[in-house]
Amino acid sequence: MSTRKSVGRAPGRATIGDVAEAAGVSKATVSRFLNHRERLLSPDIAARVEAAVAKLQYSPSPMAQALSRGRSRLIGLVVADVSNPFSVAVLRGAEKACQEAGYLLMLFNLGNEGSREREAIDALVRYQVDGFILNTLGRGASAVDADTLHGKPAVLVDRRHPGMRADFVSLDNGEAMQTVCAHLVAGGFTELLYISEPSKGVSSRRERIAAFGDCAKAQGANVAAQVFESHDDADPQAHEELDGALKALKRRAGRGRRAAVVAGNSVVTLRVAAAMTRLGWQFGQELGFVGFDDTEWASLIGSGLSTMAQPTDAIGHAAATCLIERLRGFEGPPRQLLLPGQLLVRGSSVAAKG
Amino acid sequence: MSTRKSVGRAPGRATIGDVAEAAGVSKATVSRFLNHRERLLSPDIAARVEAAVAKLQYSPSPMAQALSRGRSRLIGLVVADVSNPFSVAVLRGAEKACQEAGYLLMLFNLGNEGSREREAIDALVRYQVDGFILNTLGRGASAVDADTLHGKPAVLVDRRHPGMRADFVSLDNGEAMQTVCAHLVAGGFTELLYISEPSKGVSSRRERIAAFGDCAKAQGANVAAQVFESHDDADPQAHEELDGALKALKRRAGRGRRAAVVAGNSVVTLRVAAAMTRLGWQFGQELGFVGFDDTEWASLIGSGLSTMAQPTDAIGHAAATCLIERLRGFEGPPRQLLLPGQLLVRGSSVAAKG
DNA sequence: TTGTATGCGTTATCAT
DNA sequence: ATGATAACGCATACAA
Repeated sequence: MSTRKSVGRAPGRATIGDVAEAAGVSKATVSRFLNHRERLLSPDIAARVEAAVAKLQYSPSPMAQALSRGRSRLIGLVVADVSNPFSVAVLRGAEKACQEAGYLLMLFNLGNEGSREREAIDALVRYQVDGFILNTLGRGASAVDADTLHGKPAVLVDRRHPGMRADFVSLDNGEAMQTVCAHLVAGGFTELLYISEPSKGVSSRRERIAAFGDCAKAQGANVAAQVFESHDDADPQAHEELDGALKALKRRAGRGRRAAVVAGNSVVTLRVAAAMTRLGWQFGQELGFVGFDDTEWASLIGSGLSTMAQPTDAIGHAAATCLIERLRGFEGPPRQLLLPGQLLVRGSSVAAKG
Repeated sequence: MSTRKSVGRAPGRATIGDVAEAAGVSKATVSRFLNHRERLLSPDIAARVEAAVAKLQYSPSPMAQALSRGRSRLIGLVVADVSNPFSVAVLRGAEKACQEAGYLLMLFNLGNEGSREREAIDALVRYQVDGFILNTLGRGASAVDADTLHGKPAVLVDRRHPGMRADFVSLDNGEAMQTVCAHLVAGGFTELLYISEPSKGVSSRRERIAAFGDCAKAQGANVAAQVFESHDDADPQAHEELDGALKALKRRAGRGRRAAVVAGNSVVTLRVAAAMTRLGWQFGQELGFVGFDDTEWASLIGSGLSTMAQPTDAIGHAAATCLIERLRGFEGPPRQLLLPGQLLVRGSSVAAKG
């Protein structure tokens, strides 16, 4: 019968007007039935509306709602690099929490081009996202300041943005590093090398480097700790330098002192593992090893790579939850959620020295 | 001065009305300047509008545009499992192509719950996405039929949906499998075992299994091929069964005949690698190995895992491009893009038999 | 070439 | 308790 009035545009989906017509009431009534269910509804009218909604399979258009209400139930997720397993894992947790709360995720990948950070935010702002989950560099000129966000709440994941008032969710880097170092030292590894990606400006990298230094210091004069910043494979000398650092580390071992490397994340772990292959060395033999970020393949390399597993799902979930709380009206000072990691001991940090 | 008229809602961003006012023209003129730049514009008015746009940093609200036009410049991406590296890799390529074309991605992860496929599509449809990129099971009751899509175009990635008229982008499974088998046979591996995830209904798995059979057959009676379907770790007997299959395979080797396993994707590769560790075997020794999907860690397992690398970036890019062409009005029958894989030979398929 | 008026699907403010 | 009606920000058919 009643073919849709609005012939021009969106085909198919029923509108609130259709429901109103079918129920013999006004659009306002339908809207109220949907939104303010609790008060103001006469039983029979409610029933009629409900029937019409069911019959027409009506569900409101979020776009129109967004336009009218000012909020979209959309969350912008911008990620420095989707290729990074950590980011994906977080993404996964966040997306789940969002789904549960009825939010949808708009994804923007920076592909490690930090310069596009503002571009990403702007695009997302245009789409009226209600808030942001940011896992970006957060450094340099392109770093997002509070007002690029146009007042929308944001939660930072893993990487702080200097001076931005926002919730922050991350691994408890200090505690985690302490666990790692204590484990290594307890295993007789006293010559330690921490290998990180270039730290410039990335808070989590800086924090781990600092924590590494503190831990070593706390262990007393007996342990010697150094830091090496490993570069991209784009850098032609990256391999040489890394191999060199590893060789130097091995030289420090001897007369009862064992040497181990601590990798700052799974990307570094990969590079170190490749270097070990180049050198023909085995983890747990020439050098001990513990790496941040657990991966599915960690147990398959040699006798297994010990890792400090980040609670990635929890981090993602917490981030989304944090943000959604804000969206629901929670006010209050920026919060910090530092989640504990879990040390997974495998062969690389226990095997006897060769 | 002129504080925004619309006090109630969205704070901050300038609207087309503001620009019109600032330029001393009507909203329609501004709209035309923005959309139909080519025709209908008097030089001085255009200049004034342009100035006003620049001054107010105006950029149109995609939500409002979507409401008015019926299209949103949004693309819905639904993925069976973001944890799957293949999916992420595709996602990455797709997101890039979308960004380049000015589209944004709305992400929905199924977390391997195929039952939520419709739910995902529905949510996305509500948000007026212009089209879909689907990398889902595409099987069973929840499988998406053409009209769940409400007429929106879709492109299927890696997995076909039976009976759905849609573009399809995937690895050329037949060719790839042929390459793999030929390589193995050339290396003297004549006892072949193909290990797949449970094939039920997933087209890519079925295709590869079929292709494997065909290849073996084409090689003549000299090569013996079998297929094993490996189950989730959720299945308590999964390990035993897999280990058993591997042992049986090894038994087939001997008197000059070498045995090799072909893994259907990186998930299977992981399982097989774990099994090898359990059995204390080495790839390239007891058994040869080639796995579909290249991973960053493939070169680090033992003497390196040979892999059939999928052109994931290209697949994602092609999928998005395909879809965007449709959105730009391209009509025509469903297309099929079968992209070639690349065999990466490492130790697992060349080392001498132990 | 430009302006006016209307519609897109909702919500919300006012009456009633 | 319910119904007109005006936003929301934009595009467009129609007038001028």
